[in-house]
Amino acid sequence: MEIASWNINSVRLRLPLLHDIVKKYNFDVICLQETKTPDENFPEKEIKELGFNYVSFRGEKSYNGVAILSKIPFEEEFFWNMCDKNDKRHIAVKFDNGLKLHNFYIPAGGDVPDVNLNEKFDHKLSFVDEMKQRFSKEDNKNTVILGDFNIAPLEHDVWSHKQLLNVVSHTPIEVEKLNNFKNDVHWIDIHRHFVSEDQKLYSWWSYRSKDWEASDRGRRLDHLWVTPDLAKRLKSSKIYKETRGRQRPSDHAVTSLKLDTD
DNA sequence: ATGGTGGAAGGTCCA
Repeated sequence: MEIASWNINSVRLRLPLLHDIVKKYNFDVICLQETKTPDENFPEKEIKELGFNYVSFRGEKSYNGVAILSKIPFEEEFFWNMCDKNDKRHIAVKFDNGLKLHNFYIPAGGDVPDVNLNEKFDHKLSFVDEMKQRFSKEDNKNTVILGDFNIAPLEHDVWSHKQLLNVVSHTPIEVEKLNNFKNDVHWIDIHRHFVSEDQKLYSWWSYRSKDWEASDRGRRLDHLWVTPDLAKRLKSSKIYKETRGRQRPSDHAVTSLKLDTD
């Protein structure tokens, strides 16, 4: 079972690219962030025609929005209203086989890494705190969480650790928050499960460069984590870098994990 | 210190 995560940056604009990618890679499930579309405009029919008969989505006009597209039936769908903002950054499903899947779009956090000067940064930190709080009440078995976390925690999750230490996405304060949450549940970071920490690994490259591939100033903002009981079922993880190089791409590559099914 | 680009909008905000 291959589960993918992709910040699509407008599901309506990139429907043809989504089509191409899911036909090429044949994911069983793909989770989207930044769909940027209210539910009444979500292209549900077109997505079902791609073979994803089970679709769950929450969107809003212009900003945010998350979706889970699945070929595998789920028995339950639900969402958390994170930070009480009603801003469509979380959606979850429980599959018939018991696997739980949570899709998150953590706030980017603005430019200034100071909660007193920048309320977006405050929101980001509160959001991660709330993730920790909410999962402390869950049973934390048979669970995958993934999405655009907007944090690159490790030195080699960014192109220059030194130059990004004060840049939102790699500052010590948000990294510590994320690690607190990660350690609390003993989440397994599946990209680093398969690729050692001394290797550079990115899932996002800015639009604001002449040649994203040549300059290669990337960051690993997208994450797929599993609870420890799933360790024995982990098969592989992928970052499909070529998806960043398509025509009219998202600034995020598609990422995925493969699990042995029972 | 700033701008660079892209998306949803049809202003500007957000990433």
